[in-house]
Amino acid sequence: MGVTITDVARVAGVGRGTVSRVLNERANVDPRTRARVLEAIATLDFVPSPTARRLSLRRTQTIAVILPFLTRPSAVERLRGVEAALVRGGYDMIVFNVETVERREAIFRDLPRRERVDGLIIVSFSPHQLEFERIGRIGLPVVLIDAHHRALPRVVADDVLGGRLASRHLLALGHRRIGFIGDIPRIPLAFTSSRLRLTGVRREITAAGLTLPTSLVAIGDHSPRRSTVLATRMLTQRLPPTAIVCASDTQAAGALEAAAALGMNVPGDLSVTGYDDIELADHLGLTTVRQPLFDSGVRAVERLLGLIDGNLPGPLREVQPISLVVRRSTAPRSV
Amino acid sequence: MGVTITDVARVAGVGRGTVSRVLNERANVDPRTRARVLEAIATLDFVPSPTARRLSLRRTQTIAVILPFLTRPSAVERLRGVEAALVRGGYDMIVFNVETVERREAIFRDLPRRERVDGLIIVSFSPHQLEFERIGRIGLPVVLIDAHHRALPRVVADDVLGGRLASRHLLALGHRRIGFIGDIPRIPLAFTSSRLRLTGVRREITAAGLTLPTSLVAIGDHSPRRSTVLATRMLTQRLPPTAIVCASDTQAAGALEAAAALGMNVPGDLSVTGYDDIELADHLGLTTVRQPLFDSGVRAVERLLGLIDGNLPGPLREVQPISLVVRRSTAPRSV
DNA sequence: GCTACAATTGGGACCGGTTCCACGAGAGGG
DNA sequence: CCCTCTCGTGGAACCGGTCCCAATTGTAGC
Repeated sequence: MGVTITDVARVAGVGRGTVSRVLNERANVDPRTRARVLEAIATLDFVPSPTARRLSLRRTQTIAVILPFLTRPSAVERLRGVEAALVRGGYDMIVFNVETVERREAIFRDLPRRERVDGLIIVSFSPHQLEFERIGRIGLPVVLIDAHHRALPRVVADDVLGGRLASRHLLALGHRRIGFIGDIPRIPLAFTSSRLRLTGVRREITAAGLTLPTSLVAIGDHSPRRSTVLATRMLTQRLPPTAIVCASDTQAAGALEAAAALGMNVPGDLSVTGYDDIELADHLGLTTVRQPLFDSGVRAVERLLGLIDGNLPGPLREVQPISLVVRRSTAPRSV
Repeated sequence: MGVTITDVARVAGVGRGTVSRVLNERANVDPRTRARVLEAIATLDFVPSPTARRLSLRRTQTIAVILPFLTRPSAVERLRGVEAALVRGGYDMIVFNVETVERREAIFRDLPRRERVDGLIIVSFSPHQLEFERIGRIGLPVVLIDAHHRALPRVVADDVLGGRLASRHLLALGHRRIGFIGDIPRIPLAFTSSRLRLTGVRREITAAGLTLPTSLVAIGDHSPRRSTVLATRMLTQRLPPTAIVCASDTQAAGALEAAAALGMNVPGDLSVTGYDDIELADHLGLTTVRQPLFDSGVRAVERLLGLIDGNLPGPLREVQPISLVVRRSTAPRSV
């Protein structure tokens, strides 16, 4: 333990600089010298200290991921993608889970000032002006996933389109009263995707010459439990919907639960769509809008590493493809 | 950017050592000197470089978490606990997600590039002898969660007891043919909890003077999808069970799905229990064995930080309490 | 055989902290 | 009044790498 580059240099009978050159695979090293150095490294079982390397290079080989609600399967799936891509790139990942406003503020207060990460990935919430400036001031490369900011590179899907796809499908099946259940954009953690999906639904319904009354729009938090409550309320009102578009698979699961508890048959009496296409959707046979979650993490990392290496950012907004996956939770409106 | 301790020293008109003493709140600093230094720090907006600090102190203020299958809700919940506790302790967390044997090997191979973490938390799989030796050789403090090793500190729950609790409950409800669905301990990633739960079930059933025939034990991977297949097979055989104990809530969800597809009523025709008490269990109304997932992460961190600070490890094996949560997926056997 | 130039190489300076040692000043005791 | 002893302090050495410059060696050209 504690074998340093100096030890290697001594054993190999060369200077420290030469060992460093061998380690970093620089040119201009005599093959025989290189061989001796490599042998010494092997003999001593030498591993370079990343910390010393960092100090010297002023690079940490680490990136930070900030994401809200590690509990959400969709967030976790994105994290998996980030992790997998970072491993390939030789970077470490440190994770910050944000569940409160205080924590969010604390992270942004501390993180940027320290040169402890080379880059930042923010998942599913949009930095506000202050945070943006703070990041900009220290010149920390950032990529957003599933979040928006005019001036920052980001990997997103077209949530408005997603809302349209889901409702178009239901309209095509003959549904005329379509409800929507989404999660509230808690102001301080402003998520936007749910709101955008609602916009898509509304546009599509309007385009079909119909309307989306407020009685058919319910907003709560992300939990299936809350969604069950909202769906139950919506389904027991005077003019209930024959189909419900949900802003996530998790919430769709809650809606299915509500329908079952009310003795309604899905898709006979009620059609339900989700969003994300997480494993649960497959399991529940949920018709849903698929977006590439894992891949969004991979792409974000690729772009971030590019930025770190000083490549041109390219188009700031990278839009990932989405598609409708039809399963057995939707059917033509029963007459 | 780039304000160093030397700048602070210059502005305050003191030596670098003195600044360091102020930063680390050492005694033996004249109050007036301290005030001047603090003022200089504020003026310059100085933040010490963690990297330099690490190199000097030979401490990284970072711990690594290795866990398999970030997709599993129970693993994620544990991770949340770890993250929350580390934040409180002022440590960073780097995450390694293991989904293949190659990755597992790679992680343990690279680990000796030590100095990059001060400690290690391994979740849900037990290090084999080679890994144990490797960790020991570099003197890296380790705590296991939901995993076993004679010589390593660990935070576990009594899985055998958990299996007993679930089956005892079902036996008390009059069930006599009880099945079990668990996930296979894939040899290279040997998870043990599922196997131990099966042991508990078997013991309890045996203690009741009954037997657990092999036709009522099904082992697959962790996915609900696979579990649905297994449950369907089990339920359509000649002598089907009237109750099924599952090794996780996820698998229980799969079993419920199978029952629904077969037109069976839960809990009328079939009782089902899960394990973990994740959010899904609440949502599905699943009777399950609750174990403190979040808290297991918190406790592991507390113990690990203690080890890092050189405290005595105390009893190696810390057992967390578990309890049966009865919901609506279990009922007395219908006659 | 001598010069010019390229290829290698050694080692000092540096990254930004912490620690330890030695030194000076002020206080207390004889 | 002088001698200790303590307290506060400056600064060198160190942590373990990288980088750059200068020196040395080797080689080709004339």
